[in-house]
Amino acid sequence: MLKGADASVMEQEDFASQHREMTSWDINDIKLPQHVSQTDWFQEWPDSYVKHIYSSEDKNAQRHHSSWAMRNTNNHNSRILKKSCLGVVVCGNDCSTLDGRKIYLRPAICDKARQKQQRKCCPNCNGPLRLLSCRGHGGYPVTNFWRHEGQFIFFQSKGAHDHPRPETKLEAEARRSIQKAKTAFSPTSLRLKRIQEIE
DNA sequence: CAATGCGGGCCTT
DNA sequence: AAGGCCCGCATTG
Ligand SMILES: [Zn+2]
Ligand SMILES: [Zn+2]
Repeated sequence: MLKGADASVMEQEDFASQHREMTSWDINDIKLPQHVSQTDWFQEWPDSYVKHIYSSEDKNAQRHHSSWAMRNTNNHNSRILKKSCLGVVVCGNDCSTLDGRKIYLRPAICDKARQKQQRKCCPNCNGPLRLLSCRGHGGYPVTNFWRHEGQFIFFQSKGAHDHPRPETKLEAEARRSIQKAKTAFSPTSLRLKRIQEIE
């Protein structure tokens, strides 16, 4: 009887300490959990104030990926990588596709590429594009933090995105190649090719 | 070409 | 000191 009760208490304490090990840490702690019983599967859309512990083998974690458009930002701490959200690119006239969906483009991560992007037109209605910035963290963009420690990669996010999800990296890449193919076969482009062949 | 990371430097609180 | 951010440069794919 007593033995059973003790075991139950022990199990609960194990649970509690396990839970503490998994969640009671902050990215800024001097020491992070060393004995993690289980790592998380990569989270593509981390939102709100969440923390994850990934395996150092996880390719997505290694590359500090996110389907949110996150850009590197200088926090003067080489141990902890900080990224902040760029929001989402929307159509300036709020058009919808034929199947009733809104345009939520992925902001280019590179500053220069983003400036170019904002001069382009809506792929659906040809209207102007607008960058909807993220204000999910006290009026500032949501931030993500990454830290490699031993065989783990610790992730922590601060803030809740106050905007729609952008296209994923893959969707954005696909859109670009389609656009590229379109221009390559456009009448003007074909005409230019002819001219170059003659020369 | 663009994604990603680094770090000097500047600004405001 | 801390946080946000701009910018140029390097690496990677
Ligand atoms: Zn549009
Ligand atoms: Zn955001």
